[in-house]
Amino acid sequence: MPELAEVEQLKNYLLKCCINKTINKVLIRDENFLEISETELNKTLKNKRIESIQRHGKYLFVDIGNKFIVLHFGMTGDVQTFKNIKNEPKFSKVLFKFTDGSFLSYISIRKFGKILITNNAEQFIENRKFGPDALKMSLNEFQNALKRRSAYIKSTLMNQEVIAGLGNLYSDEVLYQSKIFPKKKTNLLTKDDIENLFNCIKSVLKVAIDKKGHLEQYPQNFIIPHRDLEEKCPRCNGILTRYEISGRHGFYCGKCQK
DNA sequence: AGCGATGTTCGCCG
DNA sequence: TCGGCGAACATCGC
Repeated sequence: MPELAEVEQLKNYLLKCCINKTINKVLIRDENFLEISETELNKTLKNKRIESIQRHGKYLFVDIGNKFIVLHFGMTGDVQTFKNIKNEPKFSKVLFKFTDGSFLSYISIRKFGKILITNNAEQFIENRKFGPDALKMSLNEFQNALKRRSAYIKSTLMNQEVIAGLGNLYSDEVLYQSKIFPKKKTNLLTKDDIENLFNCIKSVLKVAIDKKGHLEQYPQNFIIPHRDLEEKCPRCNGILTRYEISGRHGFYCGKCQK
C-alpha cells in the first residue's frame, strides 16, 4: 500500500475506524517490526485513547495523548479492523485490541515496515531529517529542498530527506507529467521546470488521493497504468522505456521526457 | 523455477 | 561531501 497517497488512505481508514478507541492490549505476532518487547509496549499503550492521527511522508503518527505510535508500512503494509479474533487477517504482524472488544491488525506480507513509539512527532521527523511533506509543502519549500542537489532528479524526488512521501511510482508519474527526463541532474533544472514539477506533484497526488490509491483507477493519461514492457505513451503513442536507478525500475517516454 | 515488487539502510567507491 | 551502485532484508505472486 505505501507511498504518500496510499498512506493517506490508511490514515483516513484509521480515522474512520479507530479514533477515540482505547487500547486494551497489544499482541506481537512478529517481533521484527518493533524494537521493544511486548511487555514494554503494553505498558506504554494500555488504556491509551487514540486521539488523532497525522501523516508526514510515508509515516503515520498515532496520537495517544502523551506519546505517538509511529507506523511505517514498508512496501506491503496495511491495516485492517475486525470484530472477531477468528477474522485476524493473514500476515497480521501486530494486533491491537481495543476496550470495546474490536481489533486492529497491522499487516505486512514482507518484513520491511516498522512500528515505533516516540514522545514527539515533530522531533522524530527532525531526527530522521525528513524533508517537507510532498502534499503540504509550498513552492518555496520545494525550491529550497532542491537547491544545490546534484543527483538525478528521480533520486532526489525519492530521497525522503529532500521531500517526504514520493516513492518509485509517483516519482515516475510526476516526471512523466512534467516531461522531465528522470536522469536529468537536479541542479540543471530551470526555474520553470521546478515550478512545473511542483504543480505536477500536487496534481498527481490529488488524483491519487481522490482515487484512494487504487492504481487501476488512475486516469489513462497517467503513466502508472502503463508500467509495463511494450506499453505505449498515452501522450505521443511512442514505446515507453524501462530504466534503472540504484536497483529500482522505472518507466519514461523517451520522446516526451527530454 | 525464477524474477520482480509502492521501501530503507549500509558499505564501497568515484 | 555527495551520490550512484549493489546488496541485504523476506516472501509472495506472476
